[in-house]
Amino acid sequence: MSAIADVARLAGVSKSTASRALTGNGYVSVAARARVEVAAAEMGYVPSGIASSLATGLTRNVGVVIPYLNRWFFAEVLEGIETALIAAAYDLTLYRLHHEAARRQRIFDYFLVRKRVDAVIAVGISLSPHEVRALTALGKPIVGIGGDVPAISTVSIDDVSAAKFLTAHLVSLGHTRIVHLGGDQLDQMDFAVHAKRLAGVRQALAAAGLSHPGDFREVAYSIPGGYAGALAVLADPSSRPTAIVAGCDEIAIGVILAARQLGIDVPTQLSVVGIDGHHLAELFGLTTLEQHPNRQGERAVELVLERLVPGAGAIANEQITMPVDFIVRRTSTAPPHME
Amino acid sequence: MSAIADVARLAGVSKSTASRALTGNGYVSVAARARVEVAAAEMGYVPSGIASSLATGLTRNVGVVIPYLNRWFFAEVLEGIETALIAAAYDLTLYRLHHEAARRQRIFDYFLVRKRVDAVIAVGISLSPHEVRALTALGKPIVGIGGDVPAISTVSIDDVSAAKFLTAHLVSLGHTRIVHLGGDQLDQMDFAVHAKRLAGVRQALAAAGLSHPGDFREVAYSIPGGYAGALAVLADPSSRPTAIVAGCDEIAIGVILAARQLGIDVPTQLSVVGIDGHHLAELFGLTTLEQHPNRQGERAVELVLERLVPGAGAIANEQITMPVDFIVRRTSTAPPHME
DNA sequence: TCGCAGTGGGGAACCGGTTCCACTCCACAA
DNA sequence: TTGTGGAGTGGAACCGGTTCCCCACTGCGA
Repeated sequence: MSAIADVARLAGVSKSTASRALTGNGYVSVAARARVEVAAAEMGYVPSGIASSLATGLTRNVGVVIPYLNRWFFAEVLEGIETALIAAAYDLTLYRLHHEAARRQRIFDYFLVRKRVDAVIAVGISLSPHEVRALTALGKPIVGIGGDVPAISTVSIDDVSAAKFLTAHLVSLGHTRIVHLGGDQLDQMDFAVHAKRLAGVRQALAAAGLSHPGDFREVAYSIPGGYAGALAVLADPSSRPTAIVAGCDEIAIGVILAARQLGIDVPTQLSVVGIDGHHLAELFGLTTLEQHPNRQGERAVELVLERLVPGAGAIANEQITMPVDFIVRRTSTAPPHME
Repeated sequence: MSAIADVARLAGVSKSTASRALTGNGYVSVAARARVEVAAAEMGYVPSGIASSLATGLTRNVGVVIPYLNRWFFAEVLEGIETALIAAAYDLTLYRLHHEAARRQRIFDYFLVRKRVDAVIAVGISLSPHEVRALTALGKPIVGIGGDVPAISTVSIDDVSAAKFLTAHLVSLGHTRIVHLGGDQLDQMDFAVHAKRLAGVRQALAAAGLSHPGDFREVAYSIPGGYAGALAVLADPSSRPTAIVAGCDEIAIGVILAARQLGIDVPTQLSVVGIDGHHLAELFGLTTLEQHPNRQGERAVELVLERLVPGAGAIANEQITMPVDFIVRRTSTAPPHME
């Protein structure tokens, strides 16, 4: 209700001086500033963000486009983004991207364009060239998380290397029959992460001369997905692998549960490694590569904010690769002796 | 860049007519409307939500205050809220409430008040009277999810009845030594949900004449929490309960894992029931009470939107109790015969 | 023929801030 | 003494829509 004009009147100054006193821009005498501050406090004055946005063209609001809220990686990333934005006094407007093309289109054409956000962070989404153009045409910073796209700035881990490293770890332990349980190769979410991880596994296998058919099985990216996939892969004792590289920790946990179910001991009869650093990894003693999604979210916010500081013209796009931590626990060891 | 004034010029009408044509308010001839629409399409005109908000006083934006993003219940609720808001063409601004008092205060005093939102949905938060006053003073609808607070509208399940029902289920199967593994009784998050569930368990035990010391153990609200708690509770075979009522499905799953670890068969030696309807419940064959958090989120949005329609003056607060579904799976059965 | 209601549309005020511009002091240097 | 420049301030324009108010025109009933 009470506008800055009321504050100005109470303080006995003009609107302009009141604004300058409260924002800190421009010259104001200490006396005038004090009077304005007292008046504002007295009236419980709260500036209208909307009006301020209209006048300055800055919304102090960042749009986050994300496909899932209830998956570990995405929830962690979102938490990191939120923490970093709040610390910088920015709001976060959430847009969940649906698979359905029409609703997806709507997010881009309707919501994001309406000048309600200063920048956009896209999490785990392969943006189409059309979508990238639509966003860059707005002149707003846009940062992707989960993969690298040349046209925009991105934050991600090196998925190929990660999978390669884990596979090499198993190879170095002596495993020769290694199977990868990973996600849908055609999934357009996720910057083709699934395909990259498979490629990493295959590179490591090829380097060790261990390439073989049946080195990959597609499963749902979840504990039940890993469970179901492992039941199938481990069913036949004669052809059973001695180690499994899971596409993510949840798949790995599903594998461990399935192995228990089948009476296969982990790790003496089966080694399992994952990628993520999921909260449950420790409980299951899972060897994994931690990727700290919340740090990725925070880093993405840094990139955005750098590009939002007034003076700094256009900053070139950056493709940032985040470090990972290899945590060896109890699920990976040497394979059993040949029977 | 292109404002409505440009559209009006191109269409050869005044700003007012262009606005009327595009918003549908007021009289516009079909010819004028058509010309405006063509001009807008041609210029790729997108209205500035900010300017529109300033003029109308409506932001088409709802603030959601939530303490966790990476917990199942909260992620599900958020997904339901998001879906319902997008469908109604509303934006969703996310505020994560930190435990830390200062940051919590900041959310309320700084972010929520700045006229950026039309309404607030608070998920799993016991609002202090001061906070409720601060919000209602804004004259904005405010709806809580996860508990009932007389001063505001709320959506929740009946936690006391839920816990009572599950306990009675175990009693009816013949169990006499039942233990509840639940959350921190003093947790101010969550509308004292933990305390309500314990109360429900105790009511059922008392009704069956089965009250006994050691009927409750506090654990972290997670799979590792349930695991650790169960290891302790199940350690001594002589005093071991025959059934456990878990405060949530994740605790229940932790209990199942701990039982397996200890060589205790579920359900022949130990029955376990949960509350939630977690994604993993099916994989573990868990008997549970599904509470459909996404529906709670959607319902909360309905309450908010009802209170936001222009004509409808003040609508009285409502305390809505959502139905739950009892799903009997494989983890609950009769207790073993006395040895 | 006059009056009135209903359409249609333009001008201007308005939402609540920010900022440009012009102007006044006043100190200090030339 | 005049000039210069920076501090400090108020008035007014502006951001980009929406909406109030008023006027014009048409058609219809009295």
